[in-house]
Amino acid sequence: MKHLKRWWSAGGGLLHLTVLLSLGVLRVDLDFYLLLPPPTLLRDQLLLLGGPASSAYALSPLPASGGWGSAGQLHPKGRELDPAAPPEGQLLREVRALGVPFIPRTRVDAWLVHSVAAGDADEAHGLLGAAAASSAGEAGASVDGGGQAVQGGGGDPREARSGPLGAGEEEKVLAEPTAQVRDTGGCASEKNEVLREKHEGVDHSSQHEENEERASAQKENSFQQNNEDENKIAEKPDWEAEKSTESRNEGHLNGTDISLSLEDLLQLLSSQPENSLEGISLGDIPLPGSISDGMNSSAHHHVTFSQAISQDVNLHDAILLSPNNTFIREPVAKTSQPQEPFLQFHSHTTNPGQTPGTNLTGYLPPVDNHMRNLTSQDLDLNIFDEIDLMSLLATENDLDQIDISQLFDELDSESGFSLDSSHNSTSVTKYNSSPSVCDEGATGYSSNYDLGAVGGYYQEPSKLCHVDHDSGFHGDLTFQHIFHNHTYHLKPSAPESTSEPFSWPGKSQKIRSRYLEDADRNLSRDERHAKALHVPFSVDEIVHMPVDSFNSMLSRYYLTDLQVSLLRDIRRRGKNKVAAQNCRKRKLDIILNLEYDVCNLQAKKETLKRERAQCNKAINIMKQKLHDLYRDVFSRLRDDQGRPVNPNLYALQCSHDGSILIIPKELVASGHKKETQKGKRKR
DNA sequence: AACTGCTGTCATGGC
DNA sequence: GCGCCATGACAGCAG
Repeated sequence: MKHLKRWWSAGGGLLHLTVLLSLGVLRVDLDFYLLLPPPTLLRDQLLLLGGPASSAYALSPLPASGGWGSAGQLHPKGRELDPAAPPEGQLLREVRALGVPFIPRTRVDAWLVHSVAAGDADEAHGLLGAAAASSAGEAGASVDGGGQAVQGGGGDPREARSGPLGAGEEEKVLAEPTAQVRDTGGCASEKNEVLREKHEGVDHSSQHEENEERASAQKENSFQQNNEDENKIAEKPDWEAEKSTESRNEGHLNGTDISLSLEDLLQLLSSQPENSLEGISLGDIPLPGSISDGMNSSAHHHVTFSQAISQDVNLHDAILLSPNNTFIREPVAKTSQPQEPFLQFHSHTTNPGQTPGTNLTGYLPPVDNHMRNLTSQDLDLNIFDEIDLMSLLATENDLDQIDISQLFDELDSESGFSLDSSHNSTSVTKYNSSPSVCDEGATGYSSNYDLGAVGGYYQEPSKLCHVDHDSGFHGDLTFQHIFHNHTYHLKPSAPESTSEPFSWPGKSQKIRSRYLEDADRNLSRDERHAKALHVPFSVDEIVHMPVDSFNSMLSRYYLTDLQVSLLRDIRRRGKNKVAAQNCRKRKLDIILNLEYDVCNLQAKKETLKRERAQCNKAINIMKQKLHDLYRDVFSRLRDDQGRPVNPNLYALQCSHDGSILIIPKELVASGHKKETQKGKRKR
């Protein structure tokens, strides 16, 4: 329990939002104080607190070197001040004039967490008390012009809250926080006392703010880096900063040695009567905490645990909008989070009839948390969303029903309708026949139309047909089946789904009839005939079964002549059909091959033509060369008198020994005649 | 309406 | 003689 108190005090010291909300004037988010916001957020919050009613609060002067952000200061009304002004310039003066409590909470947060994490709760306690005392004292210095330090800062938070501290003692407090707790945490000013009686919760919060201020001032140096990080966070978007702070808080919680479970805390809170938290914080908790501290501590966890709900995220905006509805912290307004949700959200915290634990939504299960944090608008929206969802689901259900109906239609239609309705329903597993089977005109056991066992799908006879084409036709089994039920359904595994799977409602009936018409239309002539004559075999069976089995079937069945003739015709036509298909296929293949051959031959012909042309060209060239050579030789020849030889009268002739003779053409001609005659004689 | 392609069927012949 | 197969011819259908 002590641990719990310390934890409450330490964690709650960071928070004061509930008190502010109880006033109904300043609407500050719980989460805002719980997190580690950037200095700009603190500044904003300070400005918010600087509203009309803030002057009635206990004052918490700004530290000499407070954790202000160096960015441009904001006017309480949201006006941008001169960025060149010193950080503690005009704004601080205005704040002081308004008596606004300033809480460098980020440092407090960090310090508290650090202290608790290090197991030095006492230190945190003392620092809190010192901070409260110093804050109160400085408040007194600011408003009342000075006062005594609060005695026993860790004892009575209310005293520490309002206890004035001399301005000159502030630095001392900062230097020796633990000692200053006892020294400075003392009496409060009368004004603050009156204010405390008037707004007790606010006083607690103010005290807490003072505590935080002092603590932050105490840990200023040690958390300089931390503050810089916070400044970085302030420069980030809000969601990013919150993310960072959230992670920090989570880390803080993880760093603490708090063994209290959430359930225990909830039980503790719920067990307390109305406003019993004040009793806890004021009486039982030895640490300089307050009611709001405890509540805020819960809110701290609320932030930590419920930020995942995302409702708290945008509450910052609502908070900043709430005081005068004139200040907007975020440069980018989040319109998705109106102001009313904020009010709704905090309304339960101000409800006197509500237990303190009710606002500890962070300890509730996420769903409940979410619901609790939902505003009326959110609830309305959620309700509408739910209604829409329900309607959507209903629509989907309708669609599903339609789809299912259609599916049943298709399945049932695909399964076919037997002329006999006494099928068993185990054939549903055979519904996997594809419509292409019907398109093929083939029918079978698993065919689309189980019309008296007419039709089939011969692609997988071993599966779909009981006829074993290799070993013969199992007519006995077929007969047994037929004779037993007096039907021609021979396939127990066939889609014997003629029995209605369900009643056909209006549209489905039409669909079914239309599908049946299409099915009949897709039947071949033989199939229709077989169906009409109740032939107990499928066309595929009849066609493809071995002739011996077929003859055996004809002999064993008690078939009429018409049926036998039909079976033979079916078989003949079926085989002829297949033969015609093969023939056409072959013919087509032959045609294609012939075309291919023609193409090849044409290509070859073209090649030969080209070669012939080349050869002729070469021959002509050679002839021309020979002619030129001949002319050249004769141009150089001379007779005995030195005259040129006439090429028209003489010709050159090569002898067998390689010598070349000049012979008159007459002799050459006679010689050719003699050779030809010799050749003819030899032949 | 004619044309074309596909398919089923018949007739015929060969094996 | 029967069955199967191949093939030409014809008709119906669809594009």
